[in-house]
Amino acid sequence: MDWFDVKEAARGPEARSASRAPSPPEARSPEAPRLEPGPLESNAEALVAGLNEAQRAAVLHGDGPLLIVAGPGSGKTRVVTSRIAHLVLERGVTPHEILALTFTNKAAREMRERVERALGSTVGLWIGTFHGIAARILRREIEALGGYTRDFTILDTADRNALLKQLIKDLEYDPKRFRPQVVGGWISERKNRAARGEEGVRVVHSELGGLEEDVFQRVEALYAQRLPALNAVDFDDLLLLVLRLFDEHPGLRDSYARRFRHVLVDEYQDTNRVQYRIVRHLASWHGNLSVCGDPDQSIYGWRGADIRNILDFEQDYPSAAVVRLEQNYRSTQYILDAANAVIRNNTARKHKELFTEPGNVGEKLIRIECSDENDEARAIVRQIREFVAGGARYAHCAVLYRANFMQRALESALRLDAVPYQVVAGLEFYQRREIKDLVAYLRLAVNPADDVAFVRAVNTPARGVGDTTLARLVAAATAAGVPLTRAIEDDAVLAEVRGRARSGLFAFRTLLARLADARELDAAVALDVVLQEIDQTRWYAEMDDGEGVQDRIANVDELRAYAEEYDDRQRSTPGEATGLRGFLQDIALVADADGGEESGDQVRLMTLHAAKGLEFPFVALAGVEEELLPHGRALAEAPDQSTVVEEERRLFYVGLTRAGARLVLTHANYRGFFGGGRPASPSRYLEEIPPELCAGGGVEFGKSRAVAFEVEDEEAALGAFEHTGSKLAIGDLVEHGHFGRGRILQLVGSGVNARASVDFVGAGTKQLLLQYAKLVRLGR
DNA sequence: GTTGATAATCTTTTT
DNA sequence: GATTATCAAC
Repeated sequence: MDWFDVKEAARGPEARSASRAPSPPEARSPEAPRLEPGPLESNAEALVAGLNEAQRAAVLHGDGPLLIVAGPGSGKTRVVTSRIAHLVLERGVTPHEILALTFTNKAAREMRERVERALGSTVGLWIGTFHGIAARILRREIEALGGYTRDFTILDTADRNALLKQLIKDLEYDPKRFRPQVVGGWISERKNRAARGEEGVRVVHSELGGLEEDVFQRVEALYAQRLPALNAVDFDDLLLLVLRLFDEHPGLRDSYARRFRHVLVDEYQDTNRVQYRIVRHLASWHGNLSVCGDPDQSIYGWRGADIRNILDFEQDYPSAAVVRLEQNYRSTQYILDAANAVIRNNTARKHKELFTEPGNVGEKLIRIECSDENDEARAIVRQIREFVAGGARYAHCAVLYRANFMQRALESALRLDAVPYQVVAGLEFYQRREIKDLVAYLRLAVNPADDVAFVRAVNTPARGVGDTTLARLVAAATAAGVPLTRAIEDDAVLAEVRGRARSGLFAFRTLLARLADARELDAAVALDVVLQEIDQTRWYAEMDDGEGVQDRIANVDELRAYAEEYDDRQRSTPGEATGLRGFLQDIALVADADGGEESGDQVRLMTLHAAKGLEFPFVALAGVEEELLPHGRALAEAPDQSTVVEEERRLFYVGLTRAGARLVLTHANYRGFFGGGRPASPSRYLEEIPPELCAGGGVEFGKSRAVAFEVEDEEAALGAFEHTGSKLAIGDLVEHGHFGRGRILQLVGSGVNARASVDFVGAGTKQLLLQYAKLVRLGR
């Protein structure tokens, strides 16, 4: 079977899609839709060239359990795609008998696109994220569990935290002390542990020293009781309820296990115990379970991912075929050497050594030391320009960072230099206020029990319903045991309210009644109803934060466009008309609305976590510093340091291996936050990269300024001592008679030449001769 | 009682 | 910097 030209695989997507493949053998199943094969995007034969005949057959179209352990850049997603195509075209498997599970929507989309290119269609195939597929299953079956209807709301993390905060207050605890986020994380972990059969295990959160466990448990109990009352599920429940469904209803379980003759799981190293058990159920009939993953890229331990799932696969499925794909088709040897050198320091792993084509040596890594985050951003922009000047496009470049707050400095430097960029899954679209407001109305239309949405919508735009009125409503609703939407239908309840609040509630009640008719409408039409019913002028006016409301209006338009697109997709997909409720459940699970769409020639900005599975010829890794990578908070919370140090190392490894040709690593000596900041030092992981792999054998400096960039210049610090009476260090907070307060970025020279560069609040960065500038040290 | 302005607070990663 | 708590003014 060689439908594909080996050499094409190496040439890039444009070249590949230009070719046409000869016809494959006729599909055997009578149910199989007639599929016109398109060119597979990449040559699966080439990717599995190192395998023997039996392994190759197992990977491409074999039955039974299969484990593919594949390093970064091995083309494993392409192999999985090829497998789907081979199953359909060669084994006569009908598309609707295949279930492919991924972790991110982006991965699912990519897989769908690739399969579409290979088969000409994805009709009938179930390709989606674990959570998306779980929502789909629950939409059909949740009523079997009792207490829920298919109109259930999916609470995202922000909603969950809002609810938890309310519950914490109801129990008369201080939400500042028991932060909803922390409590939520604790509950999440408990749920996950319960699925591992570890109910009795105490989860101790280091932030509180485990002293208030009973408080956590009380909130947890109340929360567990509230969710079904709201007809709502959180992200954990989505999976847990599917598991419960399969556990408690074997007949139903079997119907799914028989329906899917082949189950494929990508990024298996990131599965948690609940997902593990769901997959086991699904594979219980045919045992045709193919998983692929890379233990070295397991970066979701903090969210319950259990690396044992992949490490123990062969014990769980003793007849499993195991295939390793170690050749890397992405990166040059220097990059791979660096990645290998870093990951080698992890103990909890299976040995794996990446290799590339002989002769693909490439160029050395570029390591840049910068003074602060702005200097770092400028250095990265310079590197990008240089790379692009060499003939590459902006879209070939990515800037990766550990935490979202680092995005800002990078963005402003890119903007200043007019470099086009796109933030991938930054501030989530559906988290924006105007979107959440509109979605709250839609949620109420579908699920009147959704009190979280009610609270959000009732006074947006302002209807004169404040905290007191709301508290009264909640009390009445709780007493009657009904949702808030029912409580305001009761005239006796409204009789207690006077004035503006009263008329506001009446107006809201009428609005809800009209909205109730929208629940069976298409998403876009329902959205129009909401937009008609609310006082848009007022609503926009309230959100006007000086910048104008153009962005917000644009976002609303975008939501509407997305709703329309969803409706279109529904119409063209026979079988499951899900309408508005499907739309709402869908968007709760999608973080990046406009995301993914390769929108032109732009540099991509994203977190390291978001970068997994992607590749770019040019990658800049910002903030390779202690406290950031490994992250200080992760270390602080860890019951076991080495677990975190290793997981963060894997994160670094993921970052390194995204790069194809040029890899830039930067770190700053001072990292500013809002208002504050702190001195920073290079990451311990940076020292694990042999210096000879870096250009110039080591460090390059961020600024082209003539000033030397000694770190913590001892002499200069002494010089400063002479002039200020106290020893200064980089990062110190100082006061200047003229410029006010600032922070020391650099100390250079000694004696009368001792100079400091100080970043003043308001006045910017100044170079000062210490002899004259009478700096007063205020502290760090 | 509600609203709008000012002050405090917190910045890990995500389905 | 943006969200959220607090408080004076309607």
